[in-house]
Amino acid sequence: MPTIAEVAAMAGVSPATVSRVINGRTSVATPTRERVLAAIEELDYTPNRMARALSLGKSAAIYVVAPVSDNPSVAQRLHGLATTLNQSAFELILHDVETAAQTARLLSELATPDRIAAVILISVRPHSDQLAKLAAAEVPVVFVNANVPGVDCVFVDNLEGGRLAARHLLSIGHRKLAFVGDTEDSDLGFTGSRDRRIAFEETLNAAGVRLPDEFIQLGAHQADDARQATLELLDLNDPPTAIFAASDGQAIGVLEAAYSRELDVPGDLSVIGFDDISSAKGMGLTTIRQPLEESGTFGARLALEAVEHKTLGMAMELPVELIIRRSTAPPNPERE
Amino acid sequence: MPTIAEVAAMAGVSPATVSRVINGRTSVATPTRERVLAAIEELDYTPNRMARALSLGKSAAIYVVAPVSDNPSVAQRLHGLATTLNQSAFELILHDVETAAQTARLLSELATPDRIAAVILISVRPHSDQLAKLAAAEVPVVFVNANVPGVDCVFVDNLEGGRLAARHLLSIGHRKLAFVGDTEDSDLGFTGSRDRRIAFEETLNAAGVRLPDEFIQLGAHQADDARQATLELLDLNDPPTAIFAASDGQAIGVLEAAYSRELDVPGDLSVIGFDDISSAKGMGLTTIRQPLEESGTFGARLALEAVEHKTLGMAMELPVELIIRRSTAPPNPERE
DNA sequence: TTGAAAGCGTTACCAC
DNA sequence: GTGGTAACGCTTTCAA
Repeated sequence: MPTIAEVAAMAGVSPATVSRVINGRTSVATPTRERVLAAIEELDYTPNRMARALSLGKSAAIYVVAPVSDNPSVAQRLHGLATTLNQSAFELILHDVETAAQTARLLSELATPDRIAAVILISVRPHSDQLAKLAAAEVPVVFVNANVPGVDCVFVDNLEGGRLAARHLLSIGHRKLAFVGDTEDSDLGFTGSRDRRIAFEETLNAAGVRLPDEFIQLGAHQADDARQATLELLDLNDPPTAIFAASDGQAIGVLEAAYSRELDVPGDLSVIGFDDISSAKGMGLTTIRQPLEESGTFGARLALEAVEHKTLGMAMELPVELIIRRSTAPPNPERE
Repeated sequence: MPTIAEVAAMAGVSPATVSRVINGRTSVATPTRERVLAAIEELDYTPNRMARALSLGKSAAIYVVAPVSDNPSVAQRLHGLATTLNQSAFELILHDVETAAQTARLLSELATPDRIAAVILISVRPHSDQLAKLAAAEVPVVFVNANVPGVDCVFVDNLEGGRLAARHLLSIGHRKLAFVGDTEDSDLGFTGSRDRRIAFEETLNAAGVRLPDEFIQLGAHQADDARQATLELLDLNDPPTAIFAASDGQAIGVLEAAYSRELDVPGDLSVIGFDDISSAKGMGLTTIRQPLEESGTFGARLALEAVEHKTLGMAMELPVELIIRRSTAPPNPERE
């Protein structure tokens, strides 16, 4: 692999000059520049990023922390992120996390700008003391799918999403509604599930409908726990006629459970999810859509902005929208 | 951020000695080692990876190339990969590709061991001249979901998968079967779809069933094109009673199309997919399962092996399995 | 067992 | 405009 010195030798200039034409910082005489460019072309030279980072004291890598498997929606966000970052001069270093503790350990290790330009957290919200460490190191942090005041983030109004779900179900006549979501400690600090439930419940209450404790089922692992939770709901003496799942990943588990009990959806049970992951269409799942891929795109842009222009604290709210498909319908009179 | 020099100063030794204790290469006297360790602890020192890579002439980053959005299955493979790599000393640099041309350009740029330790390609199969370049640079390459002779790879027997699908459909009585898959040029060089179709067709033929040309629909974009393709199939004078989709992502499109025509699945149309992505359960999709997450795990292990022990050319075949759910059933007599 | 010093490929400061 | 050179943080001979 050719180095800057070889290019310099070939062009008959000093390495410093080659560096200048590469980075276009100071002015270089046109004929000189052309000779250098020719040499670069000839040798098929590409600057070594490590050496560059070392010399500059700045990395050109953006660290992305995400629970990749946790939820299909994360992959879509990641796609938006990766597509944008791949077009930039920055590399995307991916770290897949499963627990909040993992995230904590991880963040404390990489909190230095000479190793990493920025960190983007997808659907993860670490405790504020870890954030403080990153802030102290002046590493820009951006959250995708979390609203943290004073920090760059892109998020949706989960409360509004919860309301939309409640109103839809209420409007088609349901009065026995249940919620299946994340446990507070399983969710990597991510508060979306909780917010959705709160707004859901408030909207029900405002309509004079109660959300009894036994109709609130929280679990850690998306589809699997949701299936289990749903089975418990269905086994109640007076089971719900509709279920709001905090994510489409969980809605998948709800559907599985319903089908395993040979229930018809939406005949016997209406199901509404949250996210509108790509497979939601094929499942015919009614859901609250949020722009998934875009959230990644914007997250990447915010990070790039922050790295290049030191702009910080931008908050970006994306819209939520009710998408009605085949999994919700008025309740079966027999089951009311 | 502390450097090796500061640790050395604190421990009252030379940087060389600190380096030795970090890397455990040469012997260091126990008391010395302990002083160094204490200093490292005290200063909360972590070696700078860039500097290390530069000095060593070897990178500790593994490049992963994958069409993240293309297919939900890719995300699951990526998860296995990331989990394994994150536990190793290697960083995972993610590059999301959408076209074969992108992949080609990319690969030619990173073909040097001082910048990247290995490259793992998920569901992508570049032309052999690009591989040659990587091979020449002695960068280990591993394929996940592609079978390339002489190169590390983990794959499944797509032919067997195609056979399983055909036999299942045949065994429950279908005689009018269609195939929805990838176009040859859209598929990033990935030959899975083609292989599945070939074996599917051969198995049908062996049973005396023809797969007419108009029953073979190929498209580029997973669910969207598959939906369109299915609509065309359904509009035929004598439409198929069962569809084999080359991937679950495409099966989602097939289901959508069927529902949009108000057809009952499996009453009016049986659908079988390939992959068993996590949402397949919720969709009740009959499918040919392949170990997705494991493919990533093994891919990562092969890469690590190759980097550390120079072992090359390992081929790893994972099993396929028919998973019967609710989307397939004997054909409706009226439609036969 | 340990230290001094050169070198990895780049950038940036200071002269010319 | 351009070249020389120190510096970035680490590893690794070569001596001691």
